[in-house]
Amino acid sequence: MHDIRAIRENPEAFDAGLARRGLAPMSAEILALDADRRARINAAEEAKAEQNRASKETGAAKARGDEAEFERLRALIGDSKAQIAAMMAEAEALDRQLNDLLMTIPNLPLDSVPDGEDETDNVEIRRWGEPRALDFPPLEHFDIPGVKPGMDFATAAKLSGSRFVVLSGGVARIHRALAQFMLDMHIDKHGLTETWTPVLVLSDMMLGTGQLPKFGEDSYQTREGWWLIPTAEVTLTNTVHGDLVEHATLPRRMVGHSQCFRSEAGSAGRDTSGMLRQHQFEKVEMVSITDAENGLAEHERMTKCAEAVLEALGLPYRTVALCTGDMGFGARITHDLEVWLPGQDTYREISSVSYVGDFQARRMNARYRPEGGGKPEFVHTLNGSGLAVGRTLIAVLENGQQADGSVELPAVLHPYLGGAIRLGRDGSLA
RNA sequence: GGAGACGUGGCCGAGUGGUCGAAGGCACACCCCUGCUAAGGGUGCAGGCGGGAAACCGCCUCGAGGGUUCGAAUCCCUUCGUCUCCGCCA
Repeated sequence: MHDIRAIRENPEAFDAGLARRGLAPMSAEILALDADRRARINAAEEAKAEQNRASKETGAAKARGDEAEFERLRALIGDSKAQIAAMMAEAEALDRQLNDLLMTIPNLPLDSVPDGEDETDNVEIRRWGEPRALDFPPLEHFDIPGVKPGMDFATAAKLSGSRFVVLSGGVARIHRALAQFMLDMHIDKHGLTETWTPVLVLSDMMLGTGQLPKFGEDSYQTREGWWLIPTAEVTLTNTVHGDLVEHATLPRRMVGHSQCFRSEAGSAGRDTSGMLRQHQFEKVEMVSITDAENGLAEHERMTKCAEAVLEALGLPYRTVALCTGDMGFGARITHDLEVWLPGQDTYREISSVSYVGDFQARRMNARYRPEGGGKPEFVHTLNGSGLAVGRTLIAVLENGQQADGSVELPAVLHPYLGGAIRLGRDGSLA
């Protein structure tokens, strides 16, 4: 959420930021609403202050036994009560209206973010690794002979419909190994704190991280009102929801492995083959809570943490700076990692690392007391995949595929696979 | 699921109708003393919103929502959460 004071102080900058996102100016509408709101608050509060004074006098009259004066004041207050209540209600309604409007406006990009309309305007920052030269036509993951026995979309469709998968045997174990490997790496080498969270959350949490109120149709909600998290960003970030934390506890660096649930509304027909885009998938997610000063540096650090996983697995990738038109709702700057998928002969997103600034913190009311005391300030939040497990599985399978239909597996995974080094053509680990 | 207790400031914890936004302690900030792996003394210190150049003033907030009352942290109702006991259960 945006700071109304910042908009008031510099409406041009606000509108310019929106324009970079391809949005029409909004400051005039916002400031008009804000002015109206403040006028009403003022009027209501003055009336209320008057009533409070009268009430005190009433008490004083009662105390000294002046019944006539007591009754006179009592009647006076009684008369104005409904009117003041109405004024307060009006002021509150406008306050809510402004708040509701602000909740729907996306974060503004940093100056360093490249301008652009869609993913074609994203800017490659760096590239790591060389796609392996193959002397056979590479297959997509679901067509690799060694993968087929352990990746069953038909059975999943029977169980749950489209965009689900049943993994079994060697493939299932590689999938699990990947999640464990990523967690261990972030915990042991990157110093993140392992954090396990619920996958069902209250609406307030979805509002806090920005999935609501605008993107409710992208997620699932239970009859009881809980939401299934589309990413552990929601739970990890909201761990500080409503809190005033000690500055000494920052930065808080968390990593969690969770199921993620997405309705994929609006992506009908896209990536329908294979397990690239599922309603349910696993992700190892990183979240950092920092102070205002260290947020941007943390973004670099987090990006490197994600890159380190791909490098350890020997998967070629490129790091891309998302342009203004391709960034998510809450981000001020986002770096995507795209992994090489030989079966698709292209790089595909496998991680997205975003610096959110205080945008989510305002929604969550999450603050810290600055060093040396003083007024609380909003924390800054960051989130990044480290990595999407299902997509990493795809990448490992496609990049490791051999001419004979087996798959060579990255050395760092061997200890997690009981020493196995390949997925055989028959789908078993060996 | 049944019964009971509780939910107060960054934290702990008093407070049962007005002078309470709230004692005391801890933490924190500044100052003094002292001197070294520590202590003592003093002062300050809830948050949000609105007004004001500022000093400062006002409004709201004692889990949340509603009610009673001239007046509610305090009484009533609803609701959420936590804890304890019982039941059940991975």
